[in-house]
Amino acid sequence: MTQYYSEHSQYWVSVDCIVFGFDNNQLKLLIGRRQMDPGRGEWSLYGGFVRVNESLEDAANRVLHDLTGMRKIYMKQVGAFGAVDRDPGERVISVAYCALINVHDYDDKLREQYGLQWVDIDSLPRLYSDHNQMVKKAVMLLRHRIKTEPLSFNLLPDLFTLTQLQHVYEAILGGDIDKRNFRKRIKQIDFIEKTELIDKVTSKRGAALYRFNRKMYDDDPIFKL
Amino acid sequence: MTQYYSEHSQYWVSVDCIVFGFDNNQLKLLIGRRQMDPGRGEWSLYGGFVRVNESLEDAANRVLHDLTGMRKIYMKQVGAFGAVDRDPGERVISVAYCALINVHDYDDKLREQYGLQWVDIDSLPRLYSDHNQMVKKAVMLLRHRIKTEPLSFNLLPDLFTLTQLQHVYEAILGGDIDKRNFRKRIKQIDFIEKTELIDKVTSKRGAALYRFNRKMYDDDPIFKL
DNA sequence: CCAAAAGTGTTCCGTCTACACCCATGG
DNA sequence: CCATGGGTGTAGACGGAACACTTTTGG
Repeated sequence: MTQYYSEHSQYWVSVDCIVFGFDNNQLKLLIGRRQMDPGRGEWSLYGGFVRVNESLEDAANRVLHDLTGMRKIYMKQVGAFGAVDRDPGERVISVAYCALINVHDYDDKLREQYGLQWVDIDSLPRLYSDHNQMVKKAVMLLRHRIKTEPLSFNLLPDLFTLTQLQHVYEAILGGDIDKRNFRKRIKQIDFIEKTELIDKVTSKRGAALYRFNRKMYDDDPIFKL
Repeated sequence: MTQYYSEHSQYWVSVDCIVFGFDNNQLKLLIGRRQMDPGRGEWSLYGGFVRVNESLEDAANRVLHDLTGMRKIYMKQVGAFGAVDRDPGERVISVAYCALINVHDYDDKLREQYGLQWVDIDSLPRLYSDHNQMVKKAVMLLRHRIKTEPLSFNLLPDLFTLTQLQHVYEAILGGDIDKRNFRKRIKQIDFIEKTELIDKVTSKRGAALYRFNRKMYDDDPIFKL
């Protein structure tokens, strides 16, 4: 076991999941009350320790799957956090992962079972340990990436209206976007396909439903909003 | 010691330093032959294990200081690497850090003492473990950041000519930049100050030396190349 | 019939790009 | 005197930003 590096110290390594959702035209974060010591009862990201046969990504995927029952969630590493006293109990090095899910694909029963809540990103409470820092970094990353990667679709249903899509960008980037300019740009992107379907839920007139064609994007993965 | 998390496994955690330099109009990477098992003799980044009283940043700074004798080196986390079998010897989770230094501030004796070499970024050999991946990610990060942060000055002496500065951008971004357009943009940036000094080394006519005014930048930290 | 959201083009302005010649000097 | 790198301006193309009215229909 300790054939090579035995003179060095070992540490616990955890993953923490920053799960973003979009609802009510707002960017939301999934947090819960911490169920173990130390810090029991504090608001916290959901995380878990890395197991022996798991990579960091595996661990993050496991935690996300446990929480949501969902697979193939969009996920990206935010970074490693390793201040000596970041965890009030022990020395733990944590790797933060950011995930984007569609709130309506997520079983609300499961959410309640874990005691989790969707909280508006602009009114986060103080979180356990350095989790606020992790979230801050994740939001900054998200703001950068959303301009050059087709991330927004992960936060929406398969079929969405252009107004919904615009609201995602407005929520993440902050500030209003001109409707005509936005739609003009979207029209030039051929992997955002208009369908024949019409959404009659959110408007009386009805709005065309669009779809993200991932195959088409993968063929020519260029995106600029 | 194991009051809270004792049922979970612990791992070695290391930092690996991706040290970039600029010389001969080329972006260079500092690598050496690995001096320990496993992998003895393979080309490798320089790294070290995280100690008990060190944060990840502390560890990276220590390793960099040991190598170069320099302090306050520009450094940024690249990410955590945690595939189960990434290290051929044991399970080690490594956090990669990218550093930018001025090659000519770096004592060549110290470099040789550690058996390190500057290698052109476009002709890297195969490196130990997942170090090539780390470098690839670091280069991508660098290419992005150099457009929005004043990083290039870390690779140059305090006083530099505009031609040198342009060569840094060309080396990192790949491809040629129009001299007149480049200089036009630089003139608009007030924290890049022209000095009265003239460099007569690289040209017969002599070129004006410029300086990065960090205070001025910090007052108004906006940068766009 | 009216409130509410969908849908649609044009003009203007600023930014980026392409491009070529003279200058100063050391050897 | 010539080879070498330093230094300078303009015109045209392009892309982003501002901007207001008509349409449809459920209630």
